[in-house]
Amino acid sequence: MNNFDVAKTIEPRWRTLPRAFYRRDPRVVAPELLNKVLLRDDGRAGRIVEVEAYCGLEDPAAHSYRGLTRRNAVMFGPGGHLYVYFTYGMHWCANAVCGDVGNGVGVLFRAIEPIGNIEAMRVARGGPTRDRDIGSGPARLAQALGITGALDGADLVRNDRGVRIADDGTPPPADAIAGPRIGISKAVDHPWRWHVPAHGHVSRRPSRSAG
DNA sequence: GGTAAGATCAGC
DNA sequence: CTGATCTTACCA
Repeated sequence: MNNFDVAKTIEPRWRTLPRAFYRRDPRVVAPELLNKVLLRDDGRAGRIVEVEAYCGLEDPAAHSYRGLTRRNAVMFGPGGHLYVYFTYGMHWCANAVCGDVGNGVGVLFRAIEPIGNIEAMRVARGGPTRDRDIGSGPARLAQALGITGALDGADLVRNDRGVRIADDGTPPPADAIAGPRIGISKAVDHPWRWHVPAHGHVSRRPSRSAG
């Protein structure tokens, strides 16, 4: 059985996360998203192994910090939708919007472990790539899953655009690692990044202090 | 209208 | 470590 078959066979049993899951503080939702499955309707699927919380008006590193704009509008909507943004002139990245209308909070997907239709993801990534390079980074996983601005605002609960998040029965790790977020220049000290311990598919190894 | 920075990645 | 590449947001 190849990976595509795995997704086709098991997917129907997976339970799509309900709206209530998202309507909470992103610092609560983020660690609970670990080991959940982010998937497309073509069978492409990845287990979420690394996430970061962004906390709206109280978080200088969040896109929503300075209030509603055209780009971050989806973040200020109700939880359970996908917020997709374009950055560095070439990369798409995706978040699960959390909280309630007006909060502007969400969780950035930083790494997935490919588990379904892996060959389609490899192709989407542009050629021969090691499995660990398919989804180990926010822009990499978005490219692997075919997530672009066309999916900004997609409803992860209703699955209105072929993207959703499901629970396949794997619980979140009891010993998730928390630490500072990556690639930001403000609010760098908040430990709002979580990942599955000792997992080969996280975007970076935990940084050792220089000293 | 001009510009600096950006929730990144691939290749040296 | 650095270049790529362009949108966004902010200032004037």
